[in-house]
Amino acid sequence: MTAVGADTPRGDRGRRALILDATRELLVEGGVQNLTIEGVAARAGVAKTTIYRRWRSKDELAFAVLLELIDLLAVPDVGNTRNELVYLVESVIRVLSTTLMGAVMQGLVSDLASDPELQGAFRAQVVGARVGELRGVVQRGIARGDVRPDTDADLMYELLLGPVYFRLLLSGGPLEADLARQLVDSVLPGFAPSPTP
Amino acid sequence: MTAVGADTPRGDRGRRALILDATRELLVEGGVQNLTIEGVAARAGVAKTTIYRRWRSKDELAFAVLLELIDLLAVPDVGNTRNELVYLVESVIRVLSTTLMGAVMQGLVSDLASDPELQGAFRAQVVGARVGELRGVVQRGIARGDVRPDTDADLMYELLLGPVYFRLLLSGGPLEADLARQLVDSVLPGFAPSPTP
Amino acid sequence: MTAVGADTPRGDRGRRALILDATRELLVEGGVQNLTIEGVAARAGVAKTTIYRRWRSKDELAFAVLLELIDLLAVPDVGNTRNELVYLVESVIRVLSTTLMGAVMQGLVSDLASDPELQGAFRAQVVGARVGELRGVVQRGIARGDVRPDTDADLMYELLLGPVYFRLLLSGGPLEADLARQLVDSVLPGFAPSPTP
Amino acid sequence: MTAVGADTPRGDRGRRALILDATRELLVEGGVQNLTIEGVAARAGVAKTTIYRRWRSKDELAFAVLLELIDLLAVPDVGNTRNELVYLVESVIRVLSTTLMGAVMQGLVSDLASDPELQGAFRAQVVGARVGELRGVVQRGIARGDVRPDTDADLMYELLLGPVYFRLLLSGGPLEADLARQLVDSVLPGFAPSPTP
DNA sequence: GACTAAGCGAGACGGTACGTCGCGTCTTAAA
DNA sequence: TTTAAGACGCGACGTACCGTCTCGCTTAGTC
Repeated sequence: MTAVGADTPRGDRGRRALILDATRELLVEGGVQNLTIEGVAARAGVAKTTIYRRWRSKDELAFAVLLELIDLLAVPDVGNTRNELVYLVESVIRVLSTTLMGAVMQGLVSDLASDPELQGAFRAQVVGARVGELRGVVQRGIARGDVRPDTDADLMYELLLGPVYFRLLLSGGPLEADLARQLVDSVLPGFAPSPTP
Repeated sequence: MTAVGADTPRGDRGRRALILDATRELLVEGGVQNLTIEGVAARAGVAKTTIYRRWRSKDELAFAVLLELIDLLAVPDVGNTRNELVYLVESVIRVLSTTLMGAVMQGLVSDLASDPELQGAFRAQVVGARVGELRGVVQRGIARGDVRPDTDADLMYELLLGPVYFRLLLSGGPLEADLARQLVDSVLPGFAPSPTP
Repeated sequence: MTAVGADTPRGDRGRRALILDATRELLVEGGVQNLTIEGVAARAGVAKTTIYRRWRSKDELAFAVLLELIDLLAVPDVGNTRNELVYLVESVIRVLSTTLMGAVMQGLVSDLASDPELQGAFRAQVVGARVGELRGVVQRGIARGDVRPDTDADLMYELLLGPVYFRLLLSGGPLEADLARQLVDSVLPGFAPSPTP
Repeated sequence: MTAVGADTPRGDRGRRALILDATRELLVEGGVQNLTIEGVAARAGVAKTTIYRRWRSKDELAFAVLLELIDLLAVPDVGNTRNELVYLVESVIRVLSTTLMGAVMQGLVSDLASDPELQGAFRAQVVGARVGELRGVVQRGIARGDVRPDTDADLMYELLLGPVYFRLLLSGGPLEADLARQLVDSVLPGFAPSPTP
């Protein structure tokens, strides 16, 4: 079942990857809902204890898989704030709707609220990266005069992606490409510089 | 299956309420996470089967409690679209942060995605009511000339409340009263009539 | 579902028969093991209470069916004690192996021990009838000089049928026709008159 | 499945004994009828799963207790076939009427018929041992000229013990010591050598 | 012919036990 | 020392029937 001889090339790295691979497979097959430590152990050909030694819960395990999915996109400077924002939101929508990430988020979200540590990690590693990127866009927009100087990037982030997550997690509404444009066009005016005469 | 309204002469309504009360108590004490059918049965002094006869899962049970929490607020016409929107968003924030609803939402959200029936009920009964209310506000706004006539109330709803749910469910950000004002002020300009001269 | 108008020809008799028929069918399908009052009620198109009104347990119900199966055979006087005994034993074997009776006995036997009332009924109505018949055969045998005058018919009954029930209930040994002959031939010498010269 | 003999280093034997002890106690208190896996688990201070891991049903569990009760008596050669047979039958009667075995048999018998595996075990381990013993007695009897050479030990076994089980299971008749003598005296003549002139 | 009371179907109910699942802990033996 | 293997106590699951208990609705039988 396990590839003897090859399953411990670096001993640790190999075993860790083995487990994450099995987790990913099982996530694809049944979602976080049906993910079990026992299942991962069986699939990975690993003892349960080996998993517990590294992750405290199946949530952490799923979160570890999730972290590997985030492609730290850099929004290119195209000289146009609106387009850059659309690009950013589209990227998030794409990842959520075409990779495991959407499904994992759905399964994990209930545990986020009850596990501060997990929530902290989410905020730091998922939200943080994207807000950082957005901050860059905003900065460039301010420089260009497209965006008001006192713009709160965190708030803008929530306005742009709150609706996306709302659809993903709550309403089940469609995560289509055009949504990015709609959101940006509705939100951007709120952060436009006042038309100083 | 049974004639609703007729099969509830007495004793039924009472039993139903008994169970929901117990559920509510246990939700307060431990959240959806720690809610168990056995626990509810014990607390309500009722057999497990009696619960299973009415609700198919603890999610449905928790959702039933949640439904009772929605106060179908009517946003009063104060002659000012901005204030009306703030009022609406504030109401939602208040319910989420001061009643069980926030905690129940956190616990249920992961199951929404995997239970289409539950999600449908959520969309119809929770989102539906609020969007309906918002639609009224928008209509009045259009009449007043505060809001663009082609405004998509659903989108506006997502923009106003997406960020609220984002904080509640994902980032753990504060659900403070002032948030409503910030959101409305950022969103409203996107729906303002073009200043056609 | 029930034949309206026809299901209460005599009101009581009809309903009683209905229930016993359903019981018999279910006994055929699944044995006493899988017999349930709920199943009988459903099959008979009758409320559970109607059954409980007449029989206190599913054992009594099964026993009622069993009683209907006993054909009160009369062993004919063929002028030959051995043949008469073989006939009697063969009859019992036939009933046990070709009708429901065997299966019902297997299912009921464990409850006999714990339900004195049921055991009394069994002893009186099943054993009693057969021992009575045997007593007649023995009497004729004594008259003919084939059987010792002090013969204990009860003991002979146990010797002849104990092995049959042993196979039916315990060892699962075959209940074949020839068994009757073997048993009689082994038992009869023990009750033969002493060859007083 | 696991290597027998190796998976019982310590702690296993102990746990097994713990469960069987609890089972025995509960059998004494309420018979097979009232034996429940949950009850055994509670009494033994053991999880239900631990029981299910070793026995598939409460019948197997009760049977395991029963097996421990069989004292593999060896019938001594007293130079007298009749006395040896009486000794053998008396032993069985004694075990059935003075130990748990009788009650357990009563409770188990209905399940024997519907569980071929259990019945096989019964035939092999309970009947088998006794028939083996009987076979020895018969052999000695043949050597002595007390018993016909073509004697079928299995049939003799059924004749001698069928009536005993008949009383235990069906008629509730008394299992007294004298019964052994009566049975042997009635059965033995049927297996006596023909009085060759 | 109307009225009562019994019997009935339907099925909800509290309850017991079932057999299963997966948890997270722990022990053992091999590497 | 780390591992796989897997037994274990535990808590909850959702189900099956139990025997009891209202409920109206028939349906005789009596006045």
